[in-house]
Amino acid sequence: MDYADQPTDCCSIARTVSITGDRWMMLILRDLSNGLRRFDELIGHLRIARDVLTRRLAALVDEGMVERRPYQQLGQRPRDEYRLTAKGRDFVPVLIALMHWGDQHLAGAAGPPVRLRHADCGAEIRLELRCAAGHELTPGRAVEREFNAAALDG
Amino acid sequence: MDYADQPTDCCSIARTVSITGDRWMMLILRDLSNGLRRFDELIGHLRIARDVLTRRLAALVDEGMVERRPYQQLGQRPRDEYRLTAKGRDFVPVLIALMHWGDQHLAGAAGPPVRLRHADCGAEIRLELRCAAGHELTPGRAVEREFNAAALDG
DNA sequence: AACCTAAGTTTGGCAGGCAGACTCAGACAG
DNA sequence: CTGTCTGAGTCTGCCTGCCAAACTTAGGTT
Repeated sequence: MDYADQPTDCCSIARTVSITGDRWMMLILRDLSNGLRRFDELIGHLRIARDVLTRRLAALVDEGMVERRPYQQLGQRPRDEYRLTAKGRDFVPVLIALMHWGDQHLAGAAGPPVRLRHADCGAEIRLELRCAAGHELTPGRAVEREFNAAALDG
Repeated sequence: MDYADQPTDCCSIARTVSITGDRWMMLILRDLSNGLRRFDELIGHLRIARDVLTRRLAALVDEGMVERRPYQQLGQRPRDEYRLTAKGRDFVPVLIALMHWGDQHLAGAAGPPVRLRHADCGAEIRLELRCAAGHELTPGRAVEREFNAAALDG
């Protein structure tokens, strides 16, 4: 079966992108994964239009990547905050992959703006492409695609 | 330094997203990394509007992720085709990360539509988050951020 | 010379982004 | 209990960008 004959939108990349493939979605997920939780925190940090944030958060909640939960600050009425669910946290590797690419190709002479370290040992974190047998691979080379006909419809 | 005080758009994720963070960009890069090369192949597979594809390809060429190179088919005039550069191939881990997330969270009962295998040994390929000392980590936990003040301006 | 094809470019309508103004609900001050 | 403050939206009008379809271009074939 040839790649060109397959429908564009039944691959996992297309499906994922149809939910999160938006300039803002990635940044919202980044901010949530960095601990921001409240509507106005996100507004302030992202400089996103309020109605757009409303729609995006609703979509994320719909998807089950984010949950609204009530919280109450002293002397304030109860409000909702937004937190990543497990499904949302599973998205973090995508963000790390994006960050890696930016670090490699867009960082200036001063180096990358943020580095990730393993809290336990302090060593820098990277994303590795590895096969189940343990061989590390460089992207693009030595990768074979196997199509699952049963999952290709719709 | 607090995360909320940092400018949104000087992190590597934001920089990367400002180039590729578009529904189409990801799909175009996916298709190029799967071996499609010609304008009309992409049009046919992606069902993207022609003017939009023209703009996106121009942006990718501008960025140095894609290069145009002439080719000639028998009995046809010379044309250009589009190929990923090394910078573009380095983006593949992002696509794999997106695919993984889709496989985990959006695949139906039939399982993921495509599986990647290591051509040399046939074992399935995965993306691992690992620190330089070799510890594997689960996303979100045990990750520390270190900010590089010198690279944070602009 | 007429025609074909791949690769764009142009066009006009429609959806969605954007900033800023407005609304709403509860807490607190006077 | 009236007025004000704050966080979290909703509303409005403009403007950009997406989209499909029609048109253009350049070189090769008949």
